[in-house]
Amino acid sequence: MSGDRQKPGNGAKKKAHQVVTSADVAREAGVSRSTVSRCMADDERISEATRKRVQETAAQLGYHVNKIASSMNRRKSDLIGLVTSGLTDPFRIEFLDCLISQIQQSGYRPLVIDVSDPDQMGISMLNLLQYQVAGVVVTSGSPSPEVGTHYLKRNVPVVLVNRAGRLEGADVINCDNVHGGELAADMLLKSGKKRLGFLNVRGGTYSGNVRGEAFVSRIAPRLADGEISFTSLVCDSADYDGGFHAGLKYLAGGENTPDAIFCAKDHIALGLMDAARFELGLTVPGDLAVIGFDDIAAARQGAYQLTTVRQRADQLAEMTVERLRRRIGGDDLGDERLVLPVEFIRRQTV
Amino acid sequence: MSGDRQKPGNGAKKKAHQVVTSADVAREAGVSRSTVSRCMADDERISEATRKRVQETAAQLGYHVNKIASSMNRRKSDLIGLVTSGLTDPFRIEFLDCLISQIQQSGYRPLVIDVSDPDQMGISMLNLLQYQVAGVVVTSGSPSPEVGTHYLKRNVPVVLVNRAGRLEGADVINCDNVHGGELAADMLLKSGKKRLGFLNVRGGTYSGNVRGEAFVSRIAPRLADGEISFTSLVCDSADYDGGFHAGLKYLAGGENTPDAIFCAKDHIALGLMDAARFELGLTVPGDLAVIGFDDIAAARQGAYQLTTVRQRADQLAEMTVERLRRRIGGDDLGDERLVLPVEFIRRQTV
DNA sequence: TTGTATGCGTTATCAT
DNA sequence: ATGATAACGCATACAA
Repeated sequence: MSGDRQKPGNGAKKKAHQVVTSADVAREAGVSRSTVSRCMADDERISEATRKRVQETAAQLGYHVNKIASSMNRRKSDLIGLVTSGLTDPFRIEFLDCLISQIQQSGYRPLVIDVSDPDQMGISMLNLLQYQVAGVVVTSGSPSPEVGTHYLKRNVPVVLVNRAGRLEGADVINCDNVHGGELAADMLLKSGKKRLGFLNVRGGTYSGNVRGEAFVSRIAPRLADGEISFTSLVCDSADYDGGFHAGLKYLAGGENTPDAIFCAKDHIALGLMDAARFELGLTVPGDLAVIGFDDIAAARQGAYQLTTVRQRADQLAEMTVERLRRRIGGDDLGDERLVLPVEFIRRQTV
Repeated sequence: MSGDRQKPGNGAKKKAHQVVTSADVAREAGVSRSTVSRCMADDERISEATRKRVQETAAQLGYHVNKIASSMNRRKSDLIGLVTSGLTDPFRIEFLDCLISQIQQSGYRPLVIDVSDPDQMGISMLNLLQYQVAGVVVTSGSPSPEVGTHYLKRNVPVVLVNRAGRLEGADVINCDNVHGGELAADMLLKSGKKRLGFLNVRGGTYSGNVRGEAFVSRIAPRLADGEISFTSLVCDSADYDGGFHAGLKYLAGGENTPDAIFCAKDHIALGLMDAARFELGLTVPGDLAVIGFDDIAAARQGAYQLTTVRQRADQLAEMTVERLRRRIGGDDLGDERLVLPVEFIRRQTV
């Protein structure tokens, strides 16, 4: 009845196996393993009756396809590597949240790799390859170009999100940092503030630098007129504490104290605001106007009501997964740079 | 020279393979695949010279062990399933952050499963089994008992974190919710506030309920004396917005308006505070004392300076991974309930 | 210390 | 529409 030939010579030998395999289902349902495989994959060309019977048998026996064995055979898993560095940056968390559910909904599984040490990034991406990942999303660090060849060789698509990215064969998705910087500039110019500043982490990040440069370019004419002044401000970390300490340092008073600061990202802006209000007794936007970037959840909260440039984490995730899926599906897309629109959100800090 | 027998009859046939396998390394280094396997695994009983030579050859050829094939052989992967629901709860994010790096440092990889629909949890945990995970950490939802048997049958250890959990064979780790609730109660009793409240999400969560019950038990004597009053308050979501709207609802004024509220978690407390201060013009702690639970990063920020009960995400993660590793290693631990100590952090909201 | 032989559970190919 | 068979790449028991 069972068509599969047993291993030669083991006749009735039958170990008390712990785990149910397709062979068990096949035997029980009176079909071949091939048929079981097809039924579990909802293959078109299987008869309705057989499929139903096999699937019922499978359920009864508690059979689940072994993805590892499946991946081995297909030389590709349904894992998607997610390269990130810690879960501390609010916007990245929101993005990852969207990304994870999108990936799941597409039938894939996220395999997270934390690269707190950027230098480690190359190794980590190579590690990912060990798992036969179907694709990789990089949300932190910049992979060395040589890593790219390893991925290209295996046709493993890579998407870089919000970074410079110079990886051949990979998609690079950014929000419109330039336009965002310009929007912030326009707002502050219109506000009547005179001593403008741009606050970013020391050394800068790719996104932050682009935003800052666009901001400066936009205010350049008025700067030349001498109508306003501009200062470049730096903090030691790209987070709340960084912004907080920068606030203490730059807002302590004096002639050139800025009265309007564009922050590279919301999280920094929140720290800055708190230092200004709670430590230095300044009013916002009275004494100090603040503009952020990202529109993270906290920016909307009553305590902050931060005016900011919104980039949509959900759209970013959607585009990421869409590109990935198309490439996994075999679409031969060239290297592309995709830009997502941003939106100015005026609240109460300017 | 090469000891491995080739497939019969394929002689010199050699396809232009894309991917480097142990056979390639073996051929190049003049050893067997077994030796390559042993060298890559740093097997003790391989000669120093051979290992060095093989590893160099491997590096040269760009060979990396195929974890999928390896997992297939060992019938166990080095993946650890992380069951969570979204990345919106700040404390859970901090916990996951610690957990992910701990898992990585232990040589495992986190496979994230998002179960936004709690009913889906059983299916998702079963899915995890398809990947031959070495272990599972559940940070959200409560798995149905029947799922447990599937895991037990395969000797896949499960750790439940901060939940009720009634899964046979699994570890359950909680912070000391009872003591935390008592600490909050003691503080509020000492503060001289008279109209106490406990704010939790409608329906409650396991942790929240325990905290609230401990809180009430502790204030019970004084309640009996009639010295103070107590109200149970509910919000619609266990987050900032939930706390915010609860604030608008319960603090609008009137005879019985609470003057001290213990919140089931920090995130709720933040929303409550903002509603009180920015929407209702109340002072904290003057008009309203607030105590949270968790000590998330935002609680330390200048805007809040929340008095709270701290549970340490890093310790929680450490213990989780340690238990998991021991069970994976074969230690036959019974069902255990582990409790992590909490600490009262007095800041400025009471 | 190293090599040989085998099987892990699945799917793709070819056959019927 | 379904069955037989051959890989997939590795690790391990057993030999030597």
